[in-house]
Amino acid sequence: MARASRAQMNQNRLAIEAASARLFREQGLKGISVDELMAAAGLTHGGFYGHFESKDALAAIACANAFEQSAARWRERSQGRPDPSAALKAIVDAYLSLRSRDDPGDSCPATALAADVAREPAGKPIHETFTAGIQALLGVLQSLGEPGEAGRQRALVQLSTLVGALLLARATRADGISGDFLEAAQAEIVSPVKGPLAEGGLEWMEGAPPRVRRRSR
Amino acid sequence: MARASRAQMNQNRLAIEAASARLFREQGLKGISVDELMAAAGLTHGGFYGHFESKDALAAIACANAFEQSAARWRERSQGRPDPSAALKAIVDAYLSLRSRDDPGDSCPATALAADVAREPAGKPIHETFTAGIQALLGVLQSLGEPGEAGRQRALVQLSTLVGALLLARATRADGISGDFLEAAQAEIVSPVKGPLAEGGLEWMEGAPPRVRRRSR
DNA sequence: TGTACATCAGTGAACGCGCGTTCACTGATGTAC
DNA sequence: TGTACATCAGTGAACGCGCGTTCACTGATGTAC
Repeated sequence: MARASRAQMNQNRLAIEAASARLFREQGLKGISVDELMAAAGLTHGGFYGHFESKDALAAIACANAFEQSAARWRERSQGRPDPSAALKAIVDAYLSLRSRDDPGDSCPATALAADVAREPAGKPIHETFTAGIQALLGVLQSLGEPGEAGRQRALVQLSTLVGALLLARATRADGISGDFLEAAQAEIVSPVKGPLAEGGLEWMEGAPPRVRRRSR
Repeated sequence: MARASRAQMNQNRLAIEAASARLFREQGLKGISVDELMAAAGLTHGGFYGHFESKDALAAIACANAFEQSAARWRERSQGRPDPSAALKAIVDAYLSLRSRDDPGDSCPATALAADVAREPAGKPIHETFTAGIQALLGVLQSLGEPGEAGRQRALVQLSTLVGALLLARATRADGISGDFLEAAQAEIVSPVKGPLAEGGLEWMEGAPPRVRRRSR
């Protein structure tokens, strides 16, 4: 095989990006090699540097692509729902599903890559794309909640709970408690619970369905 | 240097365990080498296998030690508090502090190791110690909440939120949003919020201080 | 449209390096007498 | 208590292997005429 056509080259680059978006999430930034990424795209390792400046640069691109895909899915899921509450439920149900737990390569990069990104030295290109991706997901959550600072804080907590529950469910997959993390977080985000006698509170937005109150404290 | 005394050998083993408990959390299971771990304990790499069966076996031990230390700290912090609510606040304040965010090597292994553990192949020894550690932390949280299944679910959500917020704060450290994750999660766990007009709900346990309600929905 | 040829995408060997693990060796420790 | 010696904790070289990156080379692609 010698020189590929421009169309083929473009297709190859996209194949490398697609493979890396999946494999970095599955195996971690340090868990997959350039050689394996290229092989997953049907190529040999030597051609890598014709497409990307470095493995770090590809990691940043893969991270951005994964976040774009995730945010787009969130928006898709929330479209056509009767109200923001149903939209939030659709997102959360998918996020905290067994399917999501067991397929990190096709799931949220916030959960899959956060620990790796946290350990990357300052200045690595992935930091910017990761933070931008987080902002994008927060934006979707915020658009489904009340406006203003209160809505922003709620979104920050919701994303924290989503990420923590999915991550802990993955890390305890051999144990029954794994599913408990998913279920508890799902119930909490979809129907936040304050106390057994907190009967209501006004719904801040019309069309929001009644929520079940189930917890005390 | 030739043969060390038994006391010295024991001290060396403890030094390796202490260094690994810190360095695995800081750098990840794949981010630190046997050579580096031994050097951190003041030894050379060759003697490693006189102390441990494999790097994986040490990782499991280090994980267990880190969880024991964390759970003990949670119990210490909660002791001598006027009520469970104040105890929970003490734990959460420390957990979601900037100090905790910036010193993963001395912080919670649930957050520091979850992603690594999730990627370890089934059957690796760290899975058992990780899950046991999670159960221990949940036990402490549960002891500070209402009894029964409701209390267990609350603890699962609290731990998810703690882990998610700390992890996201670390992964976005270069950005201002990092501290926002810590603050939002702290406020939520210490004073869970349901709606603007949910004026109360009975405190399920006497001595719990009034909580500020700040959010609508 | 056909032809000659410069371009360059992809290949595979090679670079220096670090990994987890093994092992022959050293010499102070611990013990049998 | 003193001595002779077997034990074994730690050392450092070495094992085979994989890493990210570089580079001379190949030959189909794309283009100038």
